[in-house]
Amino acid sequence: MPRKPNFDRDELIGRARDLFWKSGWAGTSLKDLEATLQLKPGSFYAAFGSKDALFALAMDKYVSDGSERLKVLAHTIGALNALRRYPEMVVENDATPAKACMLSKTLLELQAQDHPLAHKANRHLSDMEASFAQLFRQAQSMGEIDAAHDPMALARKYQSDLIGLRVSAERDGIDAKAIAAEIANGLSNLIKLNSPIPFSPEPQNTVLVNK
Amino acid sequence: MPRKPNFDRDELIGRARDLFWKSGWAGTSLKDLEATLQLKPGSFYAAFGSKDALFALAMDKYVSDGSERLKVLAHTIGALNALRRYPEMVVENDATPAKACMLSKTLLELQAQDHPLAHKANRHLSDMEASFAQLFRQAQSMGEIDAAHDPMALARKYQSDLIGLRVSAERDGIDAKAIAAEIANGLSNLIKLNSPIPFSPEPQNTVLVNK
DNA sequence: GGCTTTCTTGAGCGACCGCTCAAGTATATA
DNA sequence: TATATACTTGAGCGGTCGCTCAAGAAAGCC
Repeated sequence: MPRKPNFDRDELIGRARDLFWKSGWAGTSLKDLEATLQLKPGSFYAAFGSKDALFALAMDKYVSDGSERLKVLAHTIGALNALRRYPEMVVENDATPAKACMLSKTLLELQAQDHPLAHKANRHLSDMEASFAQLFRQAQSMGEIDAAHDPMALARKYQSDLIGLRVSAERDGIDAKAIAAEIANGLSNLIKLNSPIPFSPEPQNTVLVNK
Repeated sequence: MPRKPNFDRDELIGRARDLFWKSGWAGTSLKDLEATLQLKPGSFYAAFGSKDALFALAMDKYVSDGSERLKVLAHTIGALNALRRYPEMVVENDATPAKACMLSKTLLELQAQDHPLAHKANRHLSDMEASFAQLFRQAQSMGEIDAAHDPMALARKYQSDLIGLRVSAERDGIDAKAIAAEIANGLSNLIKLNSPIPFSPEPQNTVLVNK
């Protein structure tokens, strides 16, 4: 039995993930991939089958690596602290190919074409949301968050905030850390239940309008 | 002096905006545009110069139409109410080509290539942020929002929330209205200044953990 | 070393990309 | 009606796209 491939498949998937993450699906050509992975077309197709197949592998790696990091973080500093730290970490990390989430980017780029990769991104986003919900549940069982909150609703809003943060962080000259801090701060307010304030004029409004 | 063009230029830009908004920059081919605008290549290039030039016009129209709508809304129901209604309106409107913001989509797709259209999207996003800040200032001068808040910071977070909402709204099976309602509800809490709650255990936590 | 089996190589396929331009057509002026 | 001046048309340009495949190179088995 002869020759083994002279590359580390998983490492190549990682490099492909970074390229796809940064440049998107249409923005990454086979030529780009061949250059980054140091593979000629023949080897590329023998190893991965197609551009889309590699993109799918790259997205899977993106999610599994990310989930692992979040899990470790939660185990280290606790569920609520992990949820608070995570947005700041994402924004502060300059080593990532992009600030925005690869799943969001893929969803926005390919959703209109009903592309299978968009559906895959969709499913991954739901999985992430479920992980967040699990962390909120943990935080509740630790008494860090009021049990009256619906963990699914918290997770839904948290993920939406995170997506907004990460898209905003792509912009030039925006203070993404400030947004991340506000998200983290918002979580602190969940310690005691915040009942929605009814929209009705109060005495202080009159005072404020005269300021 | 002979023939005038037999099309309404501004109406064509509107149709192009819808197509670009939905399908993105790379996802929209000249063939698609020719079919939608009912223009042969020659007429297309005579009228608009290039795909990128039309995309730029489309983005301008996207922003000016959107800003106008927000301005009218604020004039009708007041600054704070406009800020609260806007997210819900965006999500509820089924007539739009996409839920996500065209500026966000363009930014995410083209930022990595340093494409001029990405910079343009960036500038437009800053302009929108400034409009939001102006509305927050109005709401403050009306006494609807505590004057101690920084309107720029409010606008930054509001825009980030809005972007997150609109990306989330692209997903299948997500309850975007619930997120929109939470954003609106969050604005109600600005009526009186919310001082950040220090992170320290409180008596009720112990109670909650035993539930 | 001979043989088998796999990996590697790169020329190049058909399709589509954004775009050009010369020829044809319609309209306003004289 | 004759002419000038746009606008309209569509074949097709050079380039890039994702991808194929036949030929060559390298490594494990006898």
